[in-house]
Amino acid sequence: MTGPADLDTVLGKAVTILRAFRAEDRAVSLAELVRRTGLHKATVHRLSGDLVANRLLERVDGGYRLSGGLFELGMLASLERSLLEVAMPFLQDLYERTHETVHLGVREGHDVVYVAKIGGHRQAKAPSRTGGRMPLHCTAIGKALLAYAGAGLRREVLSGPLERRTPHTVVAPGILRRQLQRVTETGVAFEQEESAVGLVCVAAPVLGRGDEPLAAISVAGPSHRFRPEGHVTAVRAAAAALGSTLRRRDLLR
Amino acid sequence: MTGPADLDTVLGKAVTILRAFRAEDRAVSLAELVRRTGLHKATVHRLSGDLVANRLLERVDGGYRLSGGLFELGMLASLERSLLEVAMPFLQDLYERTHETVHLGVREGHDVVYVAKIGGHRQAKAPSRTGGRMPLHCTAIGKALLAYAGAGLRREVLSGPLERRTPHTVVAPGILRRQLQRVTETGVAFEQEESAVGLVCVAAPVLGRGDEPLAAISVAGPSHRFRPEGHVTAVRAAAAALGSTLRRRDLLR
DNA sequence: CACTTCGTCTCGTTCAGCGATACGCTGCGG
DNA sequence: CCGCAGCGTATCGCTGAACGAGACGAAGTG
Repeated sequence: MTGPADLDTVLGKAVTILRAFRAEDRAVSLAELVRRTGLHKATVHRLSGDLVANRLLERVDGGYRLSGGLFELGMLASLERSLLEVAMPFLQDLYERTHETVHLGVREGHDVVYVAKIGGHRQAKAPSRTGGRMPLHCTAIGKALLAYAGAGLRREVLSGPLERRTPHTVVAPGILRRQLQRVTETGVAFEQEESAVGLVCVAAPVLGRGDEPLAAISVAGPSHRFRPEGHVTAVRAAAAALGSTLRRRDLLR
Repeated sequence: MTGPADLDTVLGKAVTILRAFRAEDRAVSLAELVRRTGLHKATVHRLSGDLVANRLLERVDGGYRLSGGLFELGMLASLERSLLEVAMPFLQDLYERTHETVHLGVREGHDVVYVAKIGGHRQAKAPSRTGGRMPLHCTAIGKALLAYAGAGLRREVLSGPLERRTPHTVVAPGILRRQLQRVTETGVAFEQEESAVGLVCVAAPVLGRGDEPLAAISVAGPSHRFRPEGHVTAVRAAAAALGSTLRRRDLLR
């Protein structure tokens, strides 16, 4: 549920066009953009031209695609960037200890946004992407963030509809609440194929000075061989170390 | 030298405002944005409001900062994303073998744009940033890209002014040309404190099907202890492995 | 207190953006 | 071979969104 941009302004329409792109597509045709955005054909045509001129979009054979200029801009976003810079060494350590897919995520609304994802050749094929979103309630990172967040947010999420992603997604508020309770007791959150079939995960929150966790770190692997319990200590240690570093450097939300 | 956006359109001005942000600043005030962009105060004020409404900008105490929404958009940029996804395991391997800062970069104009930078706790403090730019002629990655690029580009760069970044930057076209020649013979490029004092580096090109290299990989470290010659084999192997994977999957420019 | 700097807001003008419409091209089915 | 549909592109008046000069209060500074 990404907020609806203001369609009465040029800027809003431009952003709408940009957001119409999805991770899976290489190039999107004009007609397809018209379909996805609901904007007038002539408008999309003209604005796309402007976006190309401003290096946010590129022309390719099949239509348009988001350009490297946008990538450059995005990597300037301050919070994500500073978090990533500080966190990277800790994520590397964690990867070396586990050799499984390591995630760093922050909360945005009722979603987790992945700020980093690192993995090796034998990594589980997870739906997560750096810069991608997943609902809080069905991921280990999300649960870690939720468990340590304010009661208000927790109530919001628990009372809202809990989208089912797989047969294992926890959609019963009561069960989820108990799981979250357990997270605060143990300091780690688990996910058992709740966001994607075949994927299990363990996460720990990165706590700052404020009430809300700054981020969360997770280790994920394929369910057929990966035992998340085995990595509890490593994840917790990584998150704690990152947290104390962030607190020392005073990088608050 | 980032291309000048069209200032006669709303979109151009908006992008100009976004590009006015630099990596080092947490928050930028309205007045500062006015100074940097040269736009009218009222215009910046209004457009900033629109940008906030569209989640590309955030209000913070000290003014504005680029928001997480922009980060999300940027990570959708197709070329960078697909390259990153395929490359990550190889970069991880390289990091584990060297435990030094590993870069992945692509060419854009006469610059290299870093698509990834991974490093541990003892990493050299380099000016490079994921999403950041450096001139081709003063970095190992840049030289690797340049040496294997078309003769036209090489001539362009060699004939243009070679910006001096440190006392060690190679600014003589003749010397640089000979270095590039050597790169094609050995398959690796070196940098000896040419982009930043205290930083040395070795890089290898990632070759695709086409004429131009798709990217380049480098390992960097602090000059006082890091011997780039010791990592020639590792870098070359990583770049070759990534190249053949990309060729197999047919991810062209 | 005088002066500057900053953020915000107003307002009349005007031109950039709007969308209906048209056109040429391509591919496809009849 | 023709007809049609879908696509990208171009045209063109109309209109309201964006423009920038300027006013204003708040806060800081000497």
